[in-house]
Amino acid sequence: MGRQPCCDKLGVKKGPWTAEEDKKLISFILTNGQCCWRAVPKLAGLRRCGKSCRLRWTNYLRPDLKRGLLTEAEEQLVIDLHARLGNRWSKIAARLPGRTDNEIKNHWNTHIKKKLLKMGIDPVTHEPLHKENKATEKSHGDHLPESENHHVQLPETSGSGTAISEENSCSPPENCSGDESHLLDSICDDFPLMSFLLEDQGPIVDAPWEFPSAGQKQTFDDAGMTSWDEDCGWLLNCQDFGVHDFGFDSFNDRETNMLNTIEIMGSNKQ
DNA sequence: AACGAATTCAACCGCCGGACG
DNA sequence: CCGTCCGGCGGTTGAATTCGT
Repeated sequence: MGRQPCCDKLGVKKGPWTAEEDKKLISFILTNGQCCWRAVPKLAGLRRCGKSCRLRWTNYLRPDLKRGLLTEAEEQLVIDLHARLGNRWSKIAARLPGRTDNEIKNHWNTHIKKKLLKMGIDPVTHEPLHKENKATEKSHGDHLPESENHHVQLPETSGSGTAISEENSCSPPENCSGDESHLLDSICDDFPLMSFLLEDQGPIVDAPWEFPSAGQKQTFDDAGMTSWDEDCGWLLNCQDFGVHDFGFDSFNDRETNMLNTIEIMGSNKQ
């Protein structure tokens, strides 16, 4: 009858990932690359659903992820893109290097939505709220494909005069024009990850790993771990594998520098 | 200091669409 | 053309954390 579950529910673990699981997943992907997520749990020795593995990797473990809150420029870009694309978070995320759709979605729901409401802007339609009230349920209830009723409201920044289509919405930043490319430039200039790292706020792979940042040494022993060096070895080895080996062909010099920085940090931690 | 409320965000769920036999 | 499989997406949930009283 119903659709088969994506994976055998029996014996499949759910909930937060442990450092040990992360480690297994990372070392598997670094060794074998991203392929056939369904088979990953079995091959990596994880009692997880393949979907869960993919999600964990793309949303949290990928070495090219930025951490921390979105910058002002990024936030502005998200608002702009949302106005034209609607809740197509993956499309929006594709325009924000190092950010995931989940992260942007969460940020939208927790921060940007409120911000816009405070400013008197409807976060759904991007119209002023009082105007929205006049139109009442016209746009609510079943608000049309978002891109259709959004792009007309905003000044076109893409030059073409048409909304971003599915097909071209994933284009790399270089293809952006006008304000967007400007915004992306400023995002790149900001490069929050670097400042994040340099501020000594701990490693890029934070929380679940429970690395011993200053004053938090206890968790490692508890988890049966050994040291920063040992557990971050995988990350430091990224360059040994070569980013192309695990699907980060889009790495550019900046990201390579990032990995170098991580390596330096790794050695500094010793 | 203690408690409840509010907020945040990692993770899950179910659906959709493309690829493939 | 049809059915199945799989990856990806967007919406939602709930545990953990923060904030206010």
